[in-house]
Parts: sequence; structure tokens; C-alpha cells
Amino acid sequence: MSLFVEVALPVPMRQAFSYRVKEADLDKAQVGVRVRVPFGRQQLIGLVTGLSQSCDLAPNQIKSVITFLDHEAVLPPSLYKLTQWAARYYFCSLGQMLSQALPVALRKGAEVEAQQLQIWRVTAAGQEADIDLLKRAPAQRKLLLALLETELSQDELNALELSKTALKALVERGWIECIERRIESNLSWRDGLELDETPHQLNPEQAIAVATLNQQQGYHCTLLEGITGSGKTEVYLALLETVLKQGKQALILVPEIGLTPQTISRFKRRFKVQVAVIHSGLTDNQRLSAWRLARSGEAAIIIGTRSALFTPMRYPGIIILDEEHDASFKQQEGIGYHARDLAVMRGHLESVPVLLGSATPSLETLQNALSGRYQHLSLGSRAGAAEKVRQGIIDIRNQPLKNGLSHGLLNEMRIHLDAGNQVLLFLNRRGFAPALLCHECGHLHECDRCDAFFTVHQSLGEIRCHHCGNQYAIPKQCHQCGSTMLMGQGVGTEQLADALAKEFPNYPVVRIDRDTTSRKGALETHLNAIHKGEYKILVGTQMLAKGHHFPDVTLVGLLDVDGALFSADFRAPERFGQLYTQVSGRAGRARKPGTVLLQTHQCDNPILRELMHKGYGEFARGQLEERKQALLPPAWHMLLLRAEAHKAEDADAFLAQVAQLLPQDEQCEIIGPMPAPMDRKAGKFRRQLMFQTKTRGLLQQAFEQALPQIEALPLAKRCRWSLDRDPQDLL
DNA sequence: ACTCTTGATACG
DNA sequence: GTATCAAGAGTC
Repeated sequence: MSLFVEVALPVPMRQAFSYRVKEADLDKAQVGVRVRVPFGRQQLIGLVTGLSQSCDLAPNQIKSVITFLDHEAVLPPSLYKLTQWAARYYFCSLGQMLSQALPVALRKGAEVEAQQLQIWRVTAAGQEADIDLLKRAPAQRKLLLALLETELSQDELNALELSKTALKALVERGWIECIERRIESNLSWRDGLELDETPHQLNPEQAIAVATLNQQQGYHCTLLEGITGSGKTEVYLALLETVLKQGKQALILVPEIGLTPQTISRFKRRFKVQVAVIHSGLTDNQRLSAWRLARSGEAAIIIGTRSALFTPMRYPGIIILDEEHDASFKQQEGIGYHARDLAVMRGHLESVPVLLGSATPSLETLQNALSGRYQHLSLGSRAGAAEKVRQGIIDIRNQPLKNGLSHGLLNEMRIHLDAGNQVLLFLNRRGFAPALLCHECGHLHECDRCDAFFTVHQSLGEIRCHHCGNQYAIPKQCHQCGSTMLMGQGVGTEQLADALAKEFPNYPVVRIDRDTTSRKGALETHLNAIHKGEYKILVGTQMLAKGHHFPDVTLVGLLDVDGALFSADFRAPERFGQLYTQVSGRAGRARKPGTVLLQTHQCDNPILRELMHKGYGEFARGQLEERKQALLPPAWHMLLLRAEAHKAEDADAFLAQVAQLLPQDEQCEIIGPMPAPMDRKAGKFRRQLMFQTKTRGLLQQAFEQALPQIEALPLAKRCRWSLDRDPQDLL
């Protein structure tokens, strides 16, 4: 009797591949284990998705599995089902989705369970040894003393950053040795939870939220809408206590920028349990060990960014997504899955509650909360004594601007600074950066490979295209008229910071953006300096708006509001509303009253008025209504097809043929093909097509039906194309 | 996705 | 002629 396995491989083809199982491996074949298989000229690692006694392919076309890597399924059934569901939902191959769900180390063939732990300890000879012999070898001395105190695992030893040569020298003396020990997982936290600090007294609203959530069992999804400073984290901590006391684990997902040491320590401080942290800074092996701790149940709390969603839990208890509206929960490249949507599905599959927290919920979540699909809890009052902010609009029509700053704003800044407070200026430009402008003829310098303007980087002395990476030295003369009067048009954070340093020489300026915080730990250093009051003026982008507390900031200025209100992207007003609310929350914490000022040419704009006077809640409901009218998400459902080709006609023709294969009626709308907003990128032409339907099921069904035909189109091979379900950006 | 094959273009 | 590159085909 021969046996075959169906294998999902990390390739974009939406099909399984069959392999023969060798005689010796017959007992190892089971669904869910990883296998190494030959594939073309290469070897790949895939996951067994099925077994069968026969195979339709000609025998000479079938190869055999090289090795079986596991003796039990890698993922628990719930996560396997989640991955299957996601592959179908996002129209990608199961293998590709699986490779998103597994830590890189496992994709490369690492062991699922850590077999043995390497332990360093002092030998009998070492115990007797005369420490004074090491007077002239301080590194060895330090190491020996450390090990005399307690034995250390390889990881712990590495963390101490001791010298490798000293280690070797001590081994050669025979004073220390490395032994291997089987590790046993320590699950003692489940027997009795110990707190490391006493919980804060909850205010009535927090107490009600906690009580409501504690009553429920099994799956349910809740939106916790709490304005900035209302203490969502205290609610999380109180819920964690309940969950942990039941011996269950908690998965906490936070935005990329939100995973700061402060956040982590907040959770670590409260409970005496192991916390596994999963973030992008980890090496593959560190990630794997965090994954193992979660899977074995040793880590009671797992906290991480988007990809941590797929971390298995032996005792699942709750899933919490903080700052639920944050765009970093949606993967931008490759398979664009949304961790929030998948978290809800995972909660379903594992029968655990899902809690979505935000001061400014996304319209998607808000719609679910309003319709009753999700439970809706609110925290309205600010914790502590902070007062409500004062807000104002500065009309800059016909106003002279100094580097983008109006007189009104400058005056207000001076008042706050002279009073000894800090001022935060916020630039809301996504992708719109200062271009190089000729003051004489008005020529704007454009990238010769794309349709984008060059961005001026004064400090690097270069101009750079942010779409293809093209870069040159800043030209001395205008390419069109030869004038030397070149200026960077528009204000970037860098230019603004320079101008402010001249305008307010007595008040130090700090700039926080991608450039100044790209170095590891740079953001931390800057934030600390801000807290110590070393800087008085803070200039920055989105980064500054998210979750950082600046008690001495009393004035927040938003400089370019207009762009946000008139963007080609239908989500721009929503994002601006979230940003405005988050930024406002930055002002006037502690006991100082705060002021928020907007500079705009559109001071009568109704959207702006509503946001300022009625707050985010009302504004968001208004936006939701507008989306319904316009048949846009979340009212309708969207799939974006992008195509890229050397010849614009190829991309256009391909998408036009795709459009032919899709239904079009009062429940299905097709927009395009049209040029992508950035329609030329690195010499290729980019086109896009939008497919929108009234219901989620309709989109699924219609596209699933069309997909095989789309793949069979001859033009499909002549251009690079990709799918983005529930797109965040139409760029 | 990756790798090998084939056809097209540039170059001294 | 050959060296290099990009499009095309195939992967159990």
C-alpha cells in the first residue's frame, strides 16, 4: 500500500502538491506536520494538509518527501483553521498564509520544542580554585564570580555580554563546563497568581466595564471606547487578573510604535508571571523562544505587534487589541491581512473574549459596535484632574506665513514657552514632503523615473525620490531656467525645526520623525530628554501623537490640516479625526490646561467644525453615514487589484479583462481600470481596479468564481499583479 | 517564490 | 561572436 501527502508550500500558487511517503516514514505522515520536499530544483518546507492512498498524477511526476520534521502538528487546530480561513478570505495560497503564521525559524526547519538547555556551571575544580590567580584576567574573574553565584543558561550568559575568550580560557583551565539539560516547562503561575504591585482603585466606569466583561464567558467581542487618559490600561490589567487567576493566558496586541519598554513594564510590573514579548527587533531565534513559551503555557502574557496574532496559546484566555484603529495592524506588503479582523475570528475559534480598545475607534469597529455585533463599553471621564482642552482655529487665508507658521500661532507659542511650558507642533503630511522649487520660474523638480516630486533633505545635502529611492545632490541651479534661486517648497519637519531654532533661540527644539528615530533606541533617548525638560519645542509626525505622555506640553499646533480634508484617499478624514483627537489628548495632562490650535484655509469646513465641537464620537458617526451614502467601506466591501507592467497598455488591458470576468449590478460595482495615484514607479506603469460589493459574502463568492479565470488570462503573466482585500491606502 | 531556458540587445 | 538582461515556463 502506498501513501501520499498533500503539501501546502510557501509559493503563490493556490494549490496543494502531492508527494509520496517513503516506506520508512509511513508512521510519521499526519496532517499538520512540516515536511521538507523537493520542488523544482530547490527544496522547500511545507505543511501536510491531507493524506491519501492514491494520486491522480502519473507516477513519474511524483517525488518523495525528503524528511518529516515533526511528530505532532505544529499549530493547534484553532490556528490551523484560522490560517485556512485567512487564506480563503485574502485570496492567497494556504502555504503563503501558513508561512505568515509560523515564526521564521520554524519555516527554516528549526525544532518546534527546545530539546535541551545549555547550562554553564562551575566544576568541582573551579569551586576549589584560587580566585587570586585571576588577578590579571579581570574578564575571567568576573565570569567565574558570576557563575559561582548561580549557574547560567546560554541565553542568560549572552545577556551579560561577557567576553567569549574568557569563557574559553576558563573551560581550558577546567574550572567551568557546559552541560545540557532537558527543560521542563514551569507552569507554576497557574496554581496561584501573585501580584507584584497593588492594583489602582478603579473609578466607577472602569469598575463597571471590568464587571461586565468578567461576567461573560466564551467568545464575545467588545469595543472599549475610552478617551485619552481614561485609563484603558487599568481595565486591561484588571481583566488580566481574572484571566490569569483562572490559569489562562492573555494575548495583547499593540501597534508597532506602541510597544515601548514602558508599555511592557506596565504589564510585567503587576503580575509575577512570565511575559513573552514579540516585536520586530528580535532575532529569529528569540522570536522562536517567545513562541515556544507561549505554546507551552509558560508565558502567561504574550504581548506583541501584528504578527504576534498567530502565537499559539496552550490555555487561551483573552485577546486584547489596544489602539484598535491603528493602521499598523494591517500588513502593507505581501498578504495584506488585518490583525484586528483575524483576532476576532481567532476569538471565535478559541472561544475566548476579544477586547478592542481605542479612544478613536475605526469606522469598521464602530459600525459593528453600533449594530450590536460587538458589545460597546465607554470610559468617558479623564483620569486625574486634567481639564478639558481649549481649541482654536487660525484662519490663514491671506496671512503671511513664516515657514508655514502664522503670526497667531507664533504669538501663542511665545506665551506658552515664556510660561515655562512645552509646545508640540505636529505635521500631518503622509507622503507629501517639501519639493524643490525654483523661486524664479516656478519649476518643481520631479523624479526622472517616477511621477513624484523630489523631497529635499537639507542635512544630507541631497534630493531623494521616496517612491523609487532615486537620489541626487541638491542641484545648484534650476534645471529649467538656470536660476540659482532654489527653495524647498512646503515645510518639512526638518525645515520647521531649523526655523523654530532661529525664531526661539532660547528654547531648544527637538524633531521626532522617521529620520531622527531610525537608530535603535533613539526614540527612547529623545522621549527621555523631553520628559526631563531638555527640549521646549517638539516638532514631529504621527509618531508623537501615539500614546506618549508629555505632562508639560500645554500647546499643540497642527500645521497642515487642509491636505487631510481633501485627499484622494477616502480614509483621510477618519485618520485626521483620529490624529486630531490623539494629539489633543497630548495637551494639558497633569494639572496644566491645554490648548490645541489648527491652521487652515478651510475654517468653515463642516467636518472640521463637527470634530472640534462635538468630538470624535459624533464626527465618526457622521463619517460612517457618509461612507454609507458613498457605498464605501465599512458599509460596502472592497477588493483592490493592482497591476504593474512595463507597458501601460498591458496593465490596463489585463485589468479590463478582469473587469469583464466580474459581475456588475446594483450590488457589485467596478471602478477602473485607472492609473494608481502614483502611476509610474521605478519605470513601470501601475494601474488599479476596485471591486466593491454590498456584502462580504458576495465579494467572496464572486471573486472566488472569477479567480481561476483571471489566473488563466494570458496577460496575467505579462504583468505583476496583486490583491488587497480591505485596503487601507489606495496608493 | 525561485530557478532554469530562451530570445533580444549591446558591444568591440 | 559572446556577454548580459529580461521575459516565460514550470514546479507534485
